[in-house]
Amino acid sequence: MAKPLSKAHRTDQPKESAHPPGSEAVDDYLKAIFQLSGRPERQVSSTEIAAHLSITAASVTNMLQKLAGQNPPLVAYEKHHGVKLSKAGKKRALEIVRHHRLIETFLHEILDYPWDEVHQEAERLEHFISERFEERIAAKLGHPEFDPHGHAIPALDGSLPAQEPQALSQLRPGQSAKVSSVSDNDPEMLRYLAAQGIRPGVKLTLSEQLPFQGAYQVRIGSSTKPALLSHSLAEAITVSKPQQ
Amino acid sequence: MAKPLSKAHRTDQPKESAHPPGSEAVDDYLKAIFQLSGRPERQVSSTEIAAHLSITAASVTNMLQKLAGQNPPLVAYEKHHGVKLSKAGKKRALEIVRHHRLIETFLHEILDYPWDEVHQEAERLEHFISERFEERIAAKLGHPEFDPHGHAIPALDGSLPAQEPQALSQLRPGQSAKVSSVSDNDPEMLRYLAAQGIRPGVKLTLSEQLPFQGAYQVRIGSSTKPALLSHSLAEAITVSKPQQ
DNA sequence: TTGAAATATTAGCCATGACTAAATATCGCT
DNA sequence: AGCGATATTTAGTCATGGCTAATATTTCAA
Repeated sequence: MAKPLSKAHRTDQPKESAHPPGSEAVDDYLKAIFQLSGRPERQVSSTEIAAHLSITAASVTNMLQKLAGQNPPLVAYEKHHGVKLSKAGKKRALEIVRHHRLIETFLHEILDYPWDEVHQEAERLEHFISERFEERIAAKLGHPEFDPHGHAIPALDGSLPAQEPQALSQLRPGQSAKVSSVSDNDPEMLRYLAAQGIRPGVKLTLSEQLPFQGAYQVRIGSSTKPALLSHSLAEAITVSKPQQ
Repeated sequence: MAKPLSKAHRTDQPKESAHPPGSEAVDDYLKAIFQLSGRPERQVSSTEIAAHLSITAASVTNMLQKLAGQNPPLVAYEKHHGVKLSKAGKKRALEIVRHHRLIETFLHEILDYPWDEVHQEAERLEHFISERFEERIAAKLGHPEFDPHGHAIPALDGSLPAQEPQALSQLRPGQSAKVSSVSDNDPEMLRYLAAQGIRPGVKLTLSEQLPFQGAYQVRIGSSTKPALLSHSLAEAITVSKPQQ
């Protein structure tokens, strides 16, 4: 008994690749490129991607060539000059980001995960949930627009609410703003921010910026004692000025 | 910048396999062997495993040798005479089964999946959820003992409630019994059973077995009109005789 | 403008886990 | 006991997606 053992009887295509090319790794690259290209969109270098994914630049080049060779191509790749996502690549990247942020919200809201733990779990699960699962948790959560860190969840069609949040580090002393989002990939930082009472929606005022970009002193909500934030912390927080 | 890029800085072990040996495929083999060895436990042949996983027997042999060569070994493998799970292999298999059945229950109870769709999704997710996730859904569900199809969920320590369910096909005409479980891997069958009102917990009576193992006529609960079940259907249902 | 440093690509290797084809072992039956 | 059918294993191949080392390109500063 060593027959073909067809698993999804197709009417005998010319070739059938057992390992479909679009898998977990591909998703990770597309998401990385999406997140690194920023807004307005710019080319992303192999080295950046390598650093982001903790792999070597050689591996990245290798993969970028495959992604560019797909039909349709997932990236526009110019040797030595980085990549941009193609239409198809962006679509897929947004699906993954949607998955990620819905899962984070779900873990926090339904399964009571602390907000510093949701990222890691979502990072793994985002590749494996079905459309069905996505639809079910979105419904269960009432089709949320933001995840627990304040990041916008792409809609099914890939659209994102227009937002112009700026980094907290851009504020000038005396200015007030509302916390829009906090970076989600460092659990320790999230615990620290939570302890300071800094989370999306909270209003704060930059009372003073210490010299040499050393630290930012902010007053949170109506509390009395101010918090001190390092520069990298202030870069990891986005704020929007309340109507004005 | 083509440095080591250590991701989990270890104090420089002699060798470091980038692809850890224990992955998705390994889980699938262990689970397959567990499910095929039955009770009382018996050796499982490569061919059986191959058929169960829809791969070739050669691939199975290949993998069994790897599993047997692990430290600790995950299976006891005797060339040409099949395999049995080792202690460690059984432990892992039970973890996966626990994941699978908890996920099925979760999908059904919390996300309102119809019971014929939970298996497929659980089959994928079981490999990727963390211990944390497992613990959270178990808590959310109140530490259930059975999944939606009536299969026992192994406890954290791997223990299973002692049960002696027999196949419905073993009943003799006139006997009554309570449905204990139904096989979960065929969605169409599950839809059929649901339509007949057959699900775990339901009491039924075998009114007649038609000649040549053609079909089983059963009366469900207190309803009037009986259902007809093919032999394979009657094999896919387990029942327990109510106290006696 | 030129050459060293930084960045990126190529070439070649490895493990995983599939596959096919060929060889071999076991079993069932006369 | 022995033969053929069936089951199993071996040997060799392939795609994926990592890696290192060597090479090539781009950039930047003198």
